[in-house]
Amino acid sequence: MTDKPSLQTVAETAGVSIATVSQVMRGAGRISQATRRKVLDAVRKVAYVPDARAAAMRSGKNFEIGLLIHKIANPFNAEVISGVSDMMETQGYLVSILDSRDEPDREFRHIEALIRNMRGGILWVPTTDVQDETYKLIHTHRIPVVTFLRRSRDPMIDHVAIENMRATEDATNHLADLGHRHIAYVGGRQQVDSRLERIDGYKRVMEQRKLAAPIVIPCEDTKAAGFEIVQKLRQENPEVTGIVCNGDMVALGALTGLQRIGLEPGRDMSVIGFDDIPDAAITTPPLTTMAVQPYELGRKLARAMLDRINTPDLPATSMLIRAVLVERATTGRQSAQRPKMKN
Amino acid sequence: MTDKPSLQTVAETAGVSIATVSQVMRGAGRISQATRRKVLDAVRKVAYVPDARAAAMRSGKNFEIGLLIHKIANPFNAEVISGVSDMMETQGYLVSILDSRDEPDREFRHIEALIRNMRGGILWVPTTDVQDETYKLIHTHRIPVVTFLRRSRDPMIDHVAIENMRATEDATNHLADLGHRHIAYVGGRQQVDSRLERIDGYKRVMEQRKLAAPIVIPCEDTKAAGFEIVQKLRQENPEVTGIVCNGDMVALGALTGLQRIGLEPGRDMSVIGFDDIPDAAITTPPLTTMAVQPYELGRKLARAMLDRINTPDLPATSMLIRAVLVERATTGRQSAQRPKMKN
DNA sequence: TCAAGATGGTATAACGATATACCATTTCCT
DNA sequence: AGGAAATGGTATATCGTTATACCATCTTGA
Repeated sequence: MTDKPSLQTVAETAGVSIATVSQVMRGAGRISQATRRKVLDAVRKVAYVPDARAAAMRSGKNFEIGLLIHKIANPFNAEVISGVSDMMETQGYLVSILDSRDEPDREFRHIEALIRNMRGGILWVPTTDVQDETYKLIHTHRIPVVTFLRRSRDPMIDHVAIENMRATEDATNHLADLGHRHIAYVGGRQQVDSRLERIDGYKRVMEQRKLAAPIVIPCEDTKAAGFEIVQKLRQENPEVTGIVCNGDMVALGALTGLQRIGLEPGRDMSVIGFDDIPDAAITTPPLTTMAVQPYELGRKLARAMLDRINTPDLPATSMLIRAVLVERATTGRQSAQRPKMKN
Repeated sequence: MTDKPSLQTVAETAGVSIATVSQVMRGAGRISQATRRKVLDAVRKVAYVPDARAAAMRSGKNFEIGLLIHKIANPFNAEVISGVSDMMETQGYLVSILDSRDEPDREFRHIEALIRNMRGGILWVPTTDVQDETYKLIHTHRIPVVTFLRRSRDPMIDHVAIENMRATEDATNHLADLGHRHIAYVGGRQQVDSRLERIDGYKRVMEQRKLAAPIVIPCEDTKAAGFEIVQKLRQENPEVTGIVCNGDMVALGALTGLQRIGLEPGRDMSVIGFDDIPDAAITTPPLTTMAVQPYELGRKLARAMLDRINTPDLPATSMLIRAVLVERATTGRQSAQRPKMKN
């Protein structure tokens, strides 16, 4: 019927000024109960919904943030996003999610779009090869940014990360406690720094507890890679009885690989994963893994963004999330006799 | 250092008027090459990025849309989203994705937020129980809406759908052609209408070809659910040799479930999925499924939204997407002897 | 009684763009 | 030569809010 209602419309039907309506909507200023009521009635009558854009423009305050991640379909990531959204929603924020698909130039375009469209902040998982222009954009526009999962090259940017080293220490200790001495580390792409941290944790325990010399084998983060690697490992290092994996996908592949050569995971060979993806609980046998609560990570991430928005001058901080051991069936006591091939 | 650059800033450093800068940015009006150059230099110098918000406010044109879906982590949905984003990006739009998690009141809050924040349109998968208020909101604000995958109660809303019934007819016929007579339908949440349509197709073939009485089992659309359901099904209906699934996730879970109880998918039990998610091709064995090219669906969806935005007075339309049978290894001829447990 | 303070409300200038109208010049055509 | 049209640019109102300043009245208190 009519035009989209604005403060103007409400003011006219309530018989007051625009300023009054604005004050009622915001609960600001001094307005009597009587007029407040009149205004509220008018608001309902014309079905008024404020234009957040105009408000943001004038007030400089902005209740929209963007979240740019490399893969929204990843179940772990989806949980993180849930945590972020829930927390931000309690503060009246709208979170819009974008997917970079790990492509640096899509990432650039998305960040630019978020800046053009005046987001109040950006939650960001950088690709492995961020373009310089992307950093320039962020820097010249002084937009609040918090990275997570992957660290950016810029040390001035807040970061929320998984406590990788501690997690692999716990994982390695768990295997050592079960009597394993020959433990290998498998998986991860070469130069991703989360992997480097994890390897540090593994090596540290191997040294501290005077176990065998570390064996580290990188590979893609897929089941197929885990499947192959574990068979090769078995041939080349038959003394190994425990494997710490860089991620659950590799671990799951390793399980299949072991079964293929007649070894029983948890009895003949202990395998421990990382992430605790939903699949980990329903494989045969179910996977022991280092679980990081992604939902909680998301909430803390949101908190970090809110802090950054509210006090922009704070020095850059880095927040750590603990991973906890979930013991299922793929780790077990090292048996006295050497595991041997079934035939 | 300085404030965020605006048209004002650029105009000053270029020594021209604000209007001129605006025209250069938009490629509108008549501006000489010389001044155009001056302006562009100034733009670069002060690192100017236009405020899309302000532009949208004044011009009434809006290059942001929202996409509200029940589960962003679902790989099929993620592909749809990719298609939408790519197509919209070519037209200069920013797509912000929200997840309703199939909760009607979260859905309401998200739609309200999208309206407050002045999205130019909403792509929407309705929950199974949309609140009346949600419709009222959409209706009074006349915001362009296109639903997909699930149909809304409002017949005036554009819709892009998969040709569900035809797809499950094809799927069921495929199994029947292979000699199966006892075929069950597994998966999907109770009252989702896409599922109802699919069940119609399944039942229709079961009747027409005088096969066994239909068996329909609903469940969540996850691997975990498929994993459990199939084992239960096996116990309660041991005569069943073929399963039509409501989605690939359930089918994949079913595959694992079958293997867990010693059955070989494609030999002892035929399973056919729906969606053709990327994982379907690389499982062991690879999944036979009804492929619906989600990326293409996304592109068509975006097209529909663009049409609606550009010509708002067109009557509501409904677009159908065909699903095609992709035969891989999880369906096979029904063997003479009854499948039996391995022990 | 009357200055000082509450109380309740309005007028108006921003925010950063776009669109319209308009004003000088220059070029063209006959 | 001189009016018409093209060229290149600017001034200004506007979008829907918020924030500031300000203006009436009405209470107080001494």
